[in-house]
Amino acid sequence: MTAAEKRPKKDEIKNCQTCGMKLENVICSGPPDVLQILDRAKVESFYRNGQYIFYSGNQPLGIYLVSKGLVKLEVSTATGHSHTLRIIGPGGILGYRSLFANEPYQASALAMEDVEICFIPKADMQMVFKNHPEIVLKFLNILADDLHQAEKKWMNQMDMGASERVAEALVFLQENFKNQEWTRRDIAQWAGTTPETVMRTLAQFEKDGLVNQSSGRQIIILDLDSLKTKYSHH
Amino acid sequence: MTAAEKRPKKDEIKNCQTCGMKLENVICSGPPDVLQILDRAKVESFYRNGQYIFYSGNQPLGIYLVSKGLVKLEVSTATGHSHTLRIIGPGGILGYRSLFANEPYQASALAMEDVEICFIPKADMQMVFKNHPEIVLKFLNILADDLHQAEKKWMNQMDMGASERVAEALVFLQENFKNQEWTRRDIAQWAGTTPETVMRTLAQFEKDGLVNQSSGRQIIILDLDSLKTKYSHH
DNA sequence: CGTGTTATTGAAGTGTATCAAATTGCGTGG
DNA sequence: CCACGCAATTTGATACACTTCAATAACACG
Repeated sequence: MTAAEKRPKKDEIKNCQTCGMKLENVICSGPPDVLQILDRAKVESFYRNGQYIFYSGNQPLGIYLVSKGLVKLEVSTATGHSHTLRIIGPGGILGYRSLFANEPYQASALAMEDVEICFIPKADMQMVFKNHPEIVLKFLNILADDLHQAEKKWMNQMDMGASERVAEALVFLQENFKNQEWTRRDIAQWAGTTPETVMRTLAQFEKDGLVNQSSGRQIIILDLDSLKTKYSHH
Repeated sequence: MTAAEKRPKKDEIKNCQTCGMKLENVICSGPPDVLQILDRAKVESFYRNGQYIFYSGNQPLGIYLVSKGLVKLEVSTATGHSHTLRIIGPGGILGYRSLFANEPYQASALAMEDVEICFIPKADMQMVFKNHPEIVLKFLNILADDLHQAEKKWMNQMDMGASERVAEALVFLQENFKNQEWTRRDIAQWAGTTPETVMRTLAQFEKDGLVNQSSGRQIIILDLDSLKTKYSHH
């Protein structure tokens, strides 16, 4: 079974009018003339779990619109570890930061499951931006929020112990990406710690009745409020 | 000597055409019609060392253009510690993130020395944005870069020991804000550690001939390259 | 039904925060 | 200009949370 076999037949290829993502993000919910540009310009791609969409150091050639699956933005450090910067799900947009900063990618994009993506070349995006200032403003909004998230994450790093970061990771991942299974390593990379520490922390949480991990790898949150209390100080 | 006495007399008040910051940032180097808006809208303010320009939680009412002095964006954590997110010097812009994200400030802005600032109300900025899409794109650029810095900082936090972060802080602060004196606490807040650890690290650096701190509080970097090597792995 | 990946548990080492106390340097007011 | 007082610096001792390494067990996958 190759990736090609998974591609829809020609008459099934989505266009932006009928695409399920039509209302999911600022690009795909754009006015007709934008969708027209996208329809002509878009390149649909498919990635299997574990494949890379782009690598740190590559030149950005456009932006990616995720329509199915989860994509992890990760950086790998000198010590060989890798950490997760952001996770993008269906409806999410990928690769805009480097494009706007006008520099090579600073992170690699890794498919966490089978992923469907529309690629829009840089030149076409620039045309969209030219015709629609309100879309540019929306990106300003997105970046401002990303920056907030990043700074909050750094601050939490300073302030919280590992167990609190794990609690935050559990809640964040659960609230943003429902019905997903996460490995201890996934959680560790998001929380900025090691799988072992995640493990021991989860055992403690289970003892405290906050979570339940008896059913295989699935982690079931029993007491969301208490978990939140662990890290939301005021 | 009050702050008022330091204000220039009426005929000395800068206008955007003659202001020294005219070429220093995207706003102040804008086309004539932008400067016209700014000249009518701007409110000059003066802050002494230690005073706050705005506090975390406040609603953003516009943006600030720093024309003199250094401003520190800081967050204070539940444990009472505070950490430095960004430092803005002359020519820098302040308060745009929260404005674009359409939310209260997430950090406080603290004058690290006597500071001169132009405030531009939100409505006037919106007019500028409306007339000049290229300025909006420039802000996109700035935010994309800020985000990169923030993510890099988080990554380093994970990956590097305290001494490496101190080395990075020294180089960063020295390269971006020349001829500034920094307290051990300033460095600690930037590097995400404590004044004591900064202290001991500096002592080690001095023993290794990387810096010299014999002249009072001033820290003189002797071997910039070796400092950089400490944290710039490949 | 093997094989590699993930999970789990244990033991050991260490870097760094924390607390405390002495010293220095600096600005302010007399 | 000096002296005072406060803030920043410096050094030491202690504690501990977390990483690291290692080894076994459980699981998923072809």
